[in-house]
Amino acid sequence: MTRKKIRDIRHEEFIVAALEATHKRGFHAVTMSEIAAEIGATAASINYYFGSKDQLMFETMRHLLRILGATHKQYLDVALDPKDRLRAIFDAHFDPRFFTPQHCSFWVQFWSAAPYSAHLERLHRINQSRVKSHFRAELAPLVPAPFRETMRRILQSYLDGVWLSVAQADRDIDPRHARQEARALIELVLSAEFGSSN
Amino acid sequence: MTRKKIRDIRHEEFIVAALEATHKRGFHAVTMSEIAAEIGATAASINYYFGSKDQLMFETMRHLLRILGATHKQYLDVALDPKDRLRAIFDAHFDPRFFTPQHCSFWVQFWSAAPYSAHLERLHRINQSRVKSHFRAELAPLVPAPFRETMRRILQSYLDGVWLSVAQADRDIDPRHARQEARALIELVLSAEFGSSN
DNA sequence: AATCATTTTTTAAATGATCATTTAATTTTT
DNA sequence: AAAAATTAAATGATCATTTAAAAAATGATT
Repeated sequence: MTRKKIRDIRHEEFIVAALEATHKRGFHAVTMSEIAAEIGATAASINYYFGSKDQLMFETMRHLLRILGATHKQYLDVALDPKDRLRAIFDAHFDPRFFTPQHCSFWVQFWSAAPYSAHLERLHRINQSRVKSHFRAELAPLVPAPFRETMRRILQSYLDGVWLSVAQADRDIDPRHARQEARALIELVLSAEFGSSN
Repeated sequence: MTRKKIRDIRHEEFIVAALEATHKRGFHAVTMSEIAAEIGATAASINYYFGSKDQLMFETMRHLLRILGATHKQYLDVALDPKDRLRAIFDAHFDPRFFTPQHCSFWVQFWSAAPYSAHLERLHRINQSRVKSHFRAELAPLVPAPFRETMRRILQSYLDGVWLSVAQADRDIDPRHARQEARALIELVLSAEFGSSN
């Protein structure tokens, strides 16, 4: 029934291995052998399945983007009102699956490597504009147009900044706490008096 | 009078060259030759003056930390009240000298490389706790203790997130605009009703 | 000013290490 | 037996760093 082809199994295994090895050694420093060793394989087999190291890193990043998008959808599906929908963006980013030093550090290294690789940059742009347009859509019913972009940038920069700090943490960080703080910021943003400019 | 020793001149030149070449090619990808070529010199001379590539990168980062600290002090000196002092942190980080893709991308790459180098990590920790304690000190007269750490983390994450976005911008970004938005966020944070929990 | 020895600065070329990738052969699965 | 998966070893390229020599600056002595 659910018989998976070896090809698919290896794909998954190597992506997990890439995440783990990259977190240990760093995006650029990590070698093919180190990644392969994570699952008791050989550098050559990575090329057999992925063609190159760059391609493996690319696929790994794409995998993270996919599950982030899927997680976001799950939270959106149970959102009851506009505020819930706005929270869903943070809830997805702060899901226990992502909110680990391992994932966040891969993400930060991706951010820093993206400008120097056409492939990675494309992925990055796609994700950035996806998140941007979600923020815009969810803020639309909550914040008057003249203030919306400022509030969006505040929220989005905050979001990135939190991941950055998790990437540099040595200990695991509590996702619930991160969500609480995100909610505090959302309340702040929505309670702003938009009547007069500051 | 102001006769500088060649050693000091080269130090400065190579640090500027490292910033420029790193921005062009990336922290890890950039080679000694590329850095040296920025000022028409040779890779070997970098080792003559700095000892190694790592050391050059370290010194370059230390240089950025120094001028950031000095700039912050300048703004503090003209601050009139607690709110001004809080703004000074953002004004320093958003000073035209730092608020360029070139500088911010070097920072982001430093952030992402720090966990994998004992030297860089030490620098990074020193700076992080410097900024953290400044935020704490400036928030003390403005925000009641129970909310202070949350507000600090919000502001600090925002700060990092903004630099991250500048690092990825292709065009230059207006520092005045960044300061305006930072002020909007500060107003938001200070206008929060701390009487009851949200 | 001019010479020359000494020190400082710079470089070209050599060295050596590290890796991603390729190849050709072997093992495992179908 | 054929195809797929895996590997050990070879290849080739890239670099940081070292070395030894050359070039430039310095400064003391005529």
